Amino acid sequence: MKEGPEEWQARLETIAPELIEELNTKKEPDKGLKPLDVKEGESVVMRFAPNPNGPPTLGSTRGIVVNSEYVKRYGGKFIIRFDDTDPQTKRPMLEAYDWYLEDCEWLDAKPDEVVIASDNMEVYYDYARQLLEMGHAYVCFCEGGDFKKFKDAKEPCPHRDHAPEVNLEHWDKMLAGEYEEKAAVVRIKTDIEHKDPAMRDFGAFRIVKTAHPRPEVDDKYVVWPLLDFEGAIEDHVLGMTHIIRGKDLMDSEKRQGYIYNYLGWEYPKTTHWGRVKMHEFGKFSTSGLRQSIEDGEYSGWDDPRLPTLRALRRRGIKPEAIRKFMIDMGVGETDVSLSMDTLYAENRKIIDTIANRYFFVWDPVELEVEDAVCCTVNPSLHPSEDRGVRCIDIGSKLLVCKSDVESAEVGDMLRMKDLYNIEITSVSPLKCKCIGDSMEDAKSNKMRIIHWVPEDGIPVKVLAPQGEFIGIGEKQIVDELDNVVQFERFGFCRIDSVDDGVVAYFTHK
RNA sequence: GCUCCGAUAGUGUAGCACGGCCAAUCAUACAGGACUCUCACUCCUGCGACUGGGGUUCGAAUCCCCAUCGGAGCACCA
Repeated sequence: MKEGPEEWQARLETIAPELIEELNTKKEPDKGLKPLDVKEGESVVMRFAPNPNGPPTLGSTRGIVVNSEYVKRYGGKFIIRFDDTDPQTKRPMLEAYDWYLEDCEWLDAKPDEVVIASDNMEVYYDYARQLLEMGHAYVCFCEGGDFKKFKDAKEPCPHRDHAPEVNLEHWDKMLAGEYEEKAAVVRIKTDIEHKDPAMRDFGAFRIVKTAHPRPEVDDKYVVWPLLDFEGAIEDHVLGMTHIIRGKDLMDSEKRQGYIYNYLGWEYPKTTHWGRVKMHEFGKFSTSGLRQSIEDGEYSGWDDPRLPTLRALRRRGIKPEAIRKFMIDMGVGETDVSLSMDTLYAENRKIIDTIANRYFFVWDPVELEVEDAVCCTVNPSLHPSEDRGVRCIDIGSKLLVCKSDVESAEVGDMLRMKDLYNIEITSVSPLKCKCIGDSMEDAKSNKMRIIHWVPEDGIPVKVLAPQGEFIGIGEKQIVDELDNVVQFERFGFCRIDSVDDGVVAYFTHK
């Protein structure tokens, strides 16, 4: 005989009435970051580990924000560690070390500790020696392709069974620079028959004879650790409790697990997130960007078209907006592809109340006002916040946006915002007459409200991701250097310089 | 080729560990409307999703299997 929910409920009432209430309580949905698996009283240690081979971008930001946010919530230590152990292929950029630190601070994620992997080479060498002594690692002389064949066939390569003493001898020769690049590599023994080929005897050190860009390191070392080794050692030495990183490094945990087992260490708790892509920015690689900048395609790493933090900062995006954006996204393993609009919406909420309003006329055209009276108007700096007024002197000519008047006909009436109403008297040349300043008239005649600027305004250039806008703005804009303002009917901008005319970076609509 | 992940509205996201509270959350986008001397802000309203197929069960977004699609690893990159 089949039972339905009603029977169940009835039966529950007789067996355990105290559970009925629980059955009907609504669960509250969580927002943002999930709680971390933290032991009672444990303080967390987390890190963000970039390779400083370019400036931080929106992609790197997830690592900065999420890790630092967890540390803020649980108390503990946030470490930035520069994984700069590749002087060749992903060669670090000297300036980028500082850029990361600057941007972290800007994002309110100042690290408690800064670690540079290339400072700790001796530590890696020590553990390498230990593993070689224990017989858990070996120096392999196979050519890349040959090793792959062995590996794919689940067969050990001829060097795998060398005695520790032999391996140590080879290791010392490696360190002494006696082998050429690619001639020898240190591998960690895992399980050569592991069903996942990615797990079989992975590389830990290789020879690179290119000098490191950091002057304090330079050509001091020719044997460099690979990420899985360097990261494994550092994470333990630094006492990491939790690791959150991209899912491209998912296999790292399994590989590094061998090292941790051999050394008797406990692996930190790990979480992964998927790839983040922004709709507006296609695929971009740090090296590709670098090339484009050198070619002059972009003005620099803070070109408004780029997704670097420096560019977003210059455009007036607030760090709080970026933090919220990243935190609300959570840490799913799905690859996400999201739109800048979401970030802009977050930012707009913050800047709308703080940005003063000004007129900026793009594609300006002259509009002569017949019988104009010279006067001064004082529009508010902000529509709802009480922050005082602007001061604009008017003569007989105004400048307005071409798009606002190009289809105008004689007899059309327009409201000049905060000024007066006009009626077009001539189209070519464009002339009008003032027909009073009554707002009621403007409303009853359903006049379009447009903005304007006096003819002696200041030249303004707006640099936006979609291109440049040239026009004229109110003189008073020069008081707003470094502030985010709103050019009415145009969008928000950060005033970048006021030296020779105004240069503004477009924030968003 | 082998291996490992993942899949909820246009875009993100909550719910999945422990199956009924889900006629599925929130945000953003979009559409309509209100307000407004900005195309901004604010406020209402609407829109819109459990990848597909089997199975288990009284009951499946949730558990199991298969398929499809997407991502990743098997580097002397990080």
